[in-house]
Amino acid sequence: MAAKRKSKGAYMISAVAEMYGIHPQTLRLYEREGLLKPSRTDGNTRLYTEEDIERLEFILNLARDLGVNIAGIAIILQMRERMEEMNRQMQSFVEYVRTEMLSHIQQAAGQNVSAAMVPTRRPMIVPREEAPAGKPRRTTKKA
Amino acid sequence: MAAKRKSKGAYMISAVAEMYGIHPQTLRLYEREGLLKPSRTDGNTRLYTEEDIERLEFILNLARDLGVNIAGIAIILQMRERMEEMNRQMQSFVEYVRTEMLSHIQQAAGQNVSAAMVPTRRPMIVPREEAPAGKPRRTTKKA
DNA sequence: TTGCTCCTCACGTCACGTGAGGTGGC
DNA sequence: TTGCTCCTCACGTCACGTGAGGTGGC
Repeated sequence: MAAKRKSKGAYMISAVAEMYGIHPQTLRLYEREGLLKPSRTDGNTRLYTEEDIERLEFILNLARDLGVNIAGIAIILQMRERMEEMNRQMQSFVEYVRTEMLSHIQQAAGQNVSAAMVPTRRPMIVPREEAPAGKPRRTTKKA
Repeated sequence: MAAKRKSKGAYMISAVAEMYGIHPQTLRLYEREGLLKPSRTDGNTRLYTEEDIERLEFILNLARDLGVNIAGIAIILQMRERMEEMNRQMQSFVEYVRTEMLSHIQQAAGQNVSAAMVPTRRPMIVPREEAPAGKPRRTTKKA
């Protein structure tokens, strides 16, 4: 029996392929095209971490369910990262306002401004992990 | 001579096709696939406004230069709109902080808090209209 | 009439996914 | 040895873009 799983949460290519019903060559293709970057063992065998697999699920959703080609997936992955970065900045700015600004106001006023000052119509954006809906294009025959 | 341009900034299909070196059928294809929604004359002729054309340029950049397929373009257009919406919310929140919060602080303190209160590491995100870089895939032969 | 428009149908090309074939290390 | 891994090359299928062919209105 060959080791399909290496240490905690690192899978070899055939295990990942089997888990998602895809051809190992497809995983190699996605790597060659820059969508995935699994680490390697000393013997040059690919190791897919949980993070790689989460990324793969996102890719497969786009490729199989939504019919997006590789060029599109690459761009969508970049945009996703940019949106996540925007959200982080947003969060940090809101946090800054909540702590720094409010404390200044409270110090200046000397008493309870508190909750009434926090904007009620929350401008926060909660990240949606899933890609937006679209017309399904291609369904891999392999069940 | 047939009217290729109708009133201010509305173009008929052949004019748009010629402007961008694409086949009129391609424009009809993009419409059928939901990427473009030009208005129509009473006689059912498509009319492309400046807004449609700006959108077309974005689409062509993705399709021709970056090799994204139609399914991918549809999703990228949706993500672009979501990012623009996020930016608007960000802007409005920042504006809210600048006006409401600072005035509260100034009122409470009674004097100059002013510019020193505005966060220096700007958390603002400036919208980038262009799609992120990617490997060019397909170049239409037609010069 | 001319030159556009509309539409549908069909074809060539290319990307994507898969398979085969041969290698090497645990 | 077995069963995996690595790699490259090749093929089938399908989406995309284009073209043809026929219609109708300014």
